[in-house]
Amino acid sequence: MTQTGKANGGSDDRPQYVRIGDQLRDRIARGDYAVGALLPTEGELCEEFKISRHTVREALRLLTDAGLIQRRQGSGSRVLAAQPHQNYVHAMRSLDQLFLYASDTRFVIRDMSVAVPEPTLFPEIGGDGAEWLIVRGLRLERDEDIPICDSTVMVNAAYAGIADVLAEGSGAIYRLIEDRYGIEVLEVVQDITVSPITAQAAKSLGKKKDDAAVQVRRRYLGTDGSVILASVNHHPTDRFSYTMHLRREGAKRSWV
Amino acid sequence: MTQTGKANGGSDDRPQYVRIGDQLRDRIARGDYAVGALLPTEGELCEEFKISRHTVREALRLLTDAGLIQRRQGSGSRVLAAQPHQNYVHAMRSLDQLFLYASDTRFVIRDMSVAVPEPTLFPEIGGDGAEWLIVRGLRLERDEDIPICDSTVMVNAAYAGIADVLAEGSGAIYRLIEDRYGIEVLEVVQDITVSPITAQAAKSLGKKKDDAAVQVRRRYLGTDGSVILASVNHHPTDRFSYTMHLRREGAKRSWV
DNA sequence: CAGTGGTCTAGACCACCCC
DNA sequence: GGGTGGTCTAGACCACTGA
Repeated sequence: MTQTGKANGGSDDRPQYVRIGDQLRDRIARGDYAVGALLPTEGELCEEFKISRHTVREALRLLTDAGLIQRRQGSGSRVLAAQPHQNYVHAMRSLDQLFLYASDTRFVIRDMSVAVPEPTLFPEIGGDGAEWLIVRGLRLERDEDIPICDSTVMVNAAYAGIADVLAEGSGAIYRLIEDRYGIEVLEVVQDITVSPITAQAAKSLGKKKDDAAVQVRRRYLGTDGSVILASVNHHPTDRFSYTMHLRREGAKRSWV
Repeated sequence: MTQTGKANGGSDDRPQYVRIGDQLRDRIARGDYAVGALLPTEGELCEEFKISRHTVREALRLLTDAGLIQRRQGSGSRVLAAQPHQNYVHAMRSLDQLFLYASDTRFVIRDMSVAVPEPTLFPEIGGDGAEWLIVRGLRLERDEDIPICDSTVMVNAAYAGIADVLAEGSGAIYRLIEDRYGIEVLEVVQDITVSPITAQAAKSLGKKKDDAAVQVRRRYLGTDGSVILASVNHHPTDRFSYTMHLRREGAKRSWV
């Protein structure tokens, strides 16, 4: 099955090379081009689809990136797999599950301001001199006083209007923005590293100044690629654990 | 610093778009194009380098793939970072590259035995008294002597036959098992924590006894839910970085 | 609206693989 | 040597962004 929806009744305004790529993908999945065999040459595909070589090559690039074929100068394009072997997928039903500590947390705000973020903290967003709504605080387990992490959240100024409801501090901030502004977070880029703890985080989390902390940074990207919200969280190393399930799509599992 | 060696005395037979890409990468690294700023337009780059637009676009594609810039129709190419992640990175850009990393590394075996695993190391598999093929070693970058992590791999006794090919040590072990036994890894469960470094890992990685390490544990599950292979890796904290992209399906991205 | 990147064409020469 | 994919040019039109 092709990923991209063909559900729109008839018209398909995607670029040609994407459509051609899809067709080739289907043929491979059906076995028209067997695993281990060679695809038609670029020239043959140009003829069949009546398109230029450049467009054929873009289509084949899609398959290459998906790991379905392997191309070699001089010999041709060989089919590596009938299904994208790449289909390991985060078994996350929604972005909510990014928050490992379930929804049972609350956010206590320490301070909130509109300013230009420290570029050292988040080089990807601090660079252009734009102002962001910066919120610093502590995330706690809902009914406990145990801190989960020290948190700095930077909200794109376009959505700074949510400041007034943040104090109530329940749920994920990105969700509040989605609801209020009718936009959608399309992608989240997250990275995990170990860093020296910041003075503030050490104080909040009851740690010593020289302790290490786990730093989790996230950027929430909208459909246009702009950063809606970014966050930097510092977790005490002794209470940090990140678990994820990656599963291959398409196969069935015989257990539960 | 550009990866690719310019050490060959003067002549550089790499394609133009690779050389141009390198130059642009250098400029970004030097700060000529600041993080957050826009790159020159495609047209300007065509003029400067006296090349066609297609070649410029191929060069920019390299930077995009490296995560250095973000391109958006209508607005331009923005610099995201001055350096590609210099640390060892699991970059799960296509939601699978968790596994790809193994192909650029080599595994040096320290010792190998068949025994009952320490239950403290991996409670999920050590409990029932079954024996596993246990392999301890070090994972290195392919052509470097820099260690990535100290690694303990436990192979289900049913697949212990791969022991003889492990010494060659290239690629991911789970893949060797898939090929040899005609089975498939359906799901991987992975968790990341910070733990005190083990004596052995400290020695291998050149760390002090009291240092912390990032512990990454994985279980590779087959279609029947059985554990095919499990691994525990200890990374030095200063060289560990884990990046992942989580994307909502269905929507269209207007950026790269 | 002007300017950007995204797509596409038609052609060319080259490096490489295999016969 | 004949055919493959890899690189590159010169041009065109379109979709999107932002002032």
